[in-house]
Amino acid sequence: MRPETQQFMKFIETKGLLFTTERKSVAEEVFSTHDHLDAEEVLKKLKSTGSKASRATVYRTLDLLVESGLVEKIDLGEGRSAYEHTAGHPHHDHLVCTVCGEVQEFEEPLIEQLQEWACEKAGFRAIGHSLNIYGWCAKCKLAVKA
Amino acid sequence: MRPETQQFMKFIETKGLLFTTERKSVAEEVFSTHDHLDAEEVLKKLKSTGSKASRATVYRTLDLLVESGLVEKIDLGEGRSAYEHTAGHPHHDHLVCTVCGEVQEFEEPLIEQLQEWACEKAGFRAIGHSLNIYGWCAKCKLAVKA
DNA sequence: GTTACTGCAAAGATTTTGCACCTAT
DNA sequence: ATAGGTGCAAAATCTTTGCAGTAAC
Repeated sequence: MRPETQQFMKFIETKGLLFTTERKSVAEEVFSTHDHLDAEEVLKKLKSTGSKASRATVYRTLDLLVESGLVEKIDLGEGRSAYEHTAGHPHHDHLVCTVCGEVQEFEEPLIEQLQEWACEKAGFRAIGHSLNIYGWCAKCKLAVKA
Repeated sequence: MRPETQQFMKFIETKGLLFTTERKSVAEEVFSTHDHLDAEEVLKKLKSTGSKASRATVYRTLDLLVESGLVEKIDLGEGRSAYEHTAGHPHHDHLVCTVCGEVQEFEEPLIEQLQEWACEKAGFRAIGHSLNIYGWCAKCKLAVKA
């Protein structure tokens, strides 16, 4: 069991909930990669590894993972959303390729700082944010030129 | 007819399409306010003013308005999206209140600049972006304290 | 033996689409 | 006539939920 899954187990038990086989498999699947997975991808991967967790359980467990703070749900626009684990991952934003769908990350601490100032000016208390830049990734840019 | 609607008419005609009554009413409705409207709100407002434009036509016309560049579609996260007209409106980002749903705008040119740099570094060609900050607006913050 | 969890399928919410009918040139 | 537009209802997507059965303590 991955260390992150252990942390999730602790979270679940502290909440007085049960750490079931299904919850464990969903967690292990999410923690197994740094890719951005959507719920349907998690479900598909689980099926392929023999887990019988249902769609409903996947969605419910992903919510719990987000609640635990170990996983972040990112809104990719156009109704797409994805999950990624946060362990050892500083906050970052996303470059979303509108051609191939690939999601890259980028970091810019100054942007974060400027956002805080903007909130202060507006009397707004931020809880989270989402910054996506849509366009052509380096690979797709080349593909078109060729 | 509002000047923005006239511009839209020009766009439609230049494309060799027809400027129909329905397209006109949708445009007038969108240009009638600076609020952020979602498709369903536009439809409701149209019904209340006696227009018989259908849901399908509203969606199709909103797409055309976006294509014309006179209206921007903004993704508010959680599957919500809204439309706002861009005329005389510099680019801005959004503060989305997760309590009352209100959407405020803010502007921060330096953030735009930093985004451009991030794209350059990644070899990414940006087409658009979306920055939402989620949290409590000033009004809802007070309401809780009270 | 409770209490909580799961799977299933139905229900929601939002947006798109196929098709027959209608409407401007 | 003919191309394009519209309304309707069905379909498509993604996610949530009610409920009966199942499993963990």
